[in-house]
Amino acid sequence: MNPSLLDHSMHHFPSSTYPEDRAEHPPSFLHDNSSTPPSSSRSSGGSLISMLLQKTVESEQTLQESSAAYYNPEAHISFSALTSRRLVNHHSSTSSKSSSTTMEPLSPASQASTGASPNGAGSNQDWTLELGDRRQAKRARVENIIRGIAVSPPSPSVHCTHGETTPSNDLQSETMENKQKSKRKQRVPPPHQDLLRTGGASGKSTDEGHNLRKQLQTMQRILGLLQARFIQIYEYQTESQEDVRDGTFSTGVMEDDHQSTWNKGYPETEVFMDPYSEFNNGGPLDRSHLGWKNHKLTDYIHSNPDKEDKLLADILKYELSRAVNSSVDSIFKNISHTLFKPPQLHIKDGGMVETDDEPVFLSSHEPASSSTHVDSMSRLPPCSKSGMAQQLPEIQTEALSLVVQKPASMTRPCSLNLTVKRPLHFHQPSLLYNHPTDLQEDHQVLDNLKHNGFHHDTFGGLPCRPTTMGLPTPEMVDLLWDPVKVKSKVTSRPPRSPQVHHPTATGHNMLLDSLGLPHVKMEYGSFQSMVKRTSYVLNEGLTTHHLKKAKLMFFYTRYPSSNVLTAFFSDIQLTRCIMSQLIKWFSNFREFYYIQMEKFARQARVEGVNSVRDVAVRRDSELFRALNMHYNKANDFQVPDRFLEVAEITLQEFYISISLARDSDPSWKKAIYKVISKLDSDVPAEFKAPLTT
DNA sequence: ATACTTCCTG
DNA sequence: CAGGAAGTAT
Repeated sequence: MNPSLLDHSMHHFPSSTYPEDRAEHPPSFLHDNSSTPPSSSRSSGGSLISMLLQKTVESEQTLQESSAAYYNPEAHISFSALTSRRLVNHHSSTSSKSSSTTMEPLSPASQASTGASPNGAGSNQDWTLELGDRRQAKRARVENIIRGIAVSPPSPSVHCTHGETTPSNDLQSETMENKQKSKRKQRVPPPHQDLLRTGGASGKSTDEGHNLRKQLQTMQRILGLLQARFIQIYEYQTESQEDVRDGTFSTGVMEDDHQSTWNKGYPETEVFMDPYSEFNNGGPLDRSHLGWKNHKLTDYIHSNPDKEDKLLADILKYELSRAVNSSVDSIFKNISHTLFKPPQLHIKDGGMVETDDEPVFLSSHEPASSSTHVDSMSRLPPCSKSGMAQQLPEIQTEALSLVVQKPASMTRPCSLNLTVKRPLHFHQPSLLYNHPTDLQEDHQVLDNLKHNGFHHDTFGGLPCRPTTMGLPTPEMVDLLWDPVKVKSKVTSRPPRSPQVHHPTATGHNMLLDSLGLPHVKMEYGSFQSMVKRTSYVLNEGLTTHHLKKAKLMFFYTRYPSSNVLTAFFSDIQLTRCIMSQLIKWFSNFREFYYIQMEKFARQARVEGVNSVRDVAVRRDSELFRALNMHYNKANDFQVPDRFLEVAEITLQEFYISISLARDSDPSWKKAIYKVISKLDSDVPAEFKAPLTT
């Protein structure tokens, strides 16, 4: 041990003993603990298509066998038992950070599925019921189907009010679980949701979405129609046998209607715009209203009573798969043509790849004169921006402090801050499953359709919103199409941008980075306004802008006081929660900072650095690269020299402490923290510029 | 009691 | 990065 090390930091040798007797954790860099995320087992593998078909087949089976499938009490009990078990598992886990895997929701759709065939194989049931019993059973089945439909209203919102339900005893565990899910769901809305919901509303993409939505609504109608026909057939069969005996049954409808109905789409589906309410009453069916015209079918059924189920099943399968196929085709067509067009990259002469519109952050020492003009103008309230803003609605409406912007069209071939971009990183699997190059099974697309709009990072599935009748709800459809809208929105550029005279790059790609979106060529003002509308809100009003700003501020202050935070985040209402959030951010920044310091200090020792004088941090140091990558990912900010000094001091402190084996003391870092906390410097006033108007 | 911090986990 | 547990300081 080199005694000369001591005089550097002897004076802040820790005197306190940490009460907490934690076992010293090995340095985190020694073990790569990066990748053991519990693979969020999403909903039990059922794709939407298979759900649809399964539903169909089950309806079939339901008609054939068990009379109380949807409300089989045994099925409910087993479901409750299952959820109880899950709850126990969940609560027994100590750090109950609400693992989405243990709380995997059983949507009522899947519930119905499991309930419909609790034994898993209803197809081999015997068909040897007596005729009378069978008729009665059929009636009961139909009633149960109706009830099953009645409790699956199309609106998904009503299913989230678990708190108000009065759980029966055998459903208590289920209700408890639902409450938990609901509670967790109220938390932070994921940024993507807002993005997807409100992102881009250009007319073109709206049309695309509209078409697809229409198709899916059609599917919904078909299902309702087919359900209605099931009921019709059974009603007819049971009644006609009596009516025929009385001579009151009249068959008076044209034959070719059957053809037109079943082969040429579904013209009568308008009658069933709400296929559910039609049957919710459970009362006698209004046959004239239903416009039942399939007499050919009816005759066929009458003449071949044993084949009716098979025929109906075939019809159902055909219609459903046809509708699903067309929908899937449309999905692929639209998505592959819009969302996944390769981002526009420029291959530079030197082989460097650069996206357009690199943001440029000026160092605090440089006069950000070119940006002030824009900022001061864009900080004006929209209404005060007089004619120009009105004529150019896509003008930047949100100021980015320190960001100098420039329309994409004005990007010079060689920008000053040339940034070599990494290959595109896709952080949104739910958006990218659909990539045309890895076309997967159709059902995956629809799986994504199911998952897309929901908190896929929190719940990994449909938390409390059942898919009505196994079909996507209109909201889900919207959420799938919205990425397309975003894309078409960002590619549409106003013919002229007012900031053409600012010869620097724009700054939206960094936001795309943070959002994991592919880099698409985008007009700055368009994106800016989109940011506001889609609100990349991270938490409680804090946005990615704020996070970026906080990270840059970290280069100046590691321990910002509340006053500093208040002064520099004056553009948002600094509630207690937001302040805590900001403080938490800096805490996280510090955590990463100190981890890196310890890591590199130990590394220096391992590499044989003998004197603290040899411990230095320069801009070409690995340590600096790591830090810069973390706090200044786009490398568009000139890190102040002072930060290098502080980093060097920190590294030296760690080096000394480790060299003196102080790290055997559980609280050995406290002294270092104390030293570093005194090295804060003032944050430049430029950071006070509000991010938003 | 409250605010702030670190540590740990996901 | 967020959430939570737990410690510390006021």
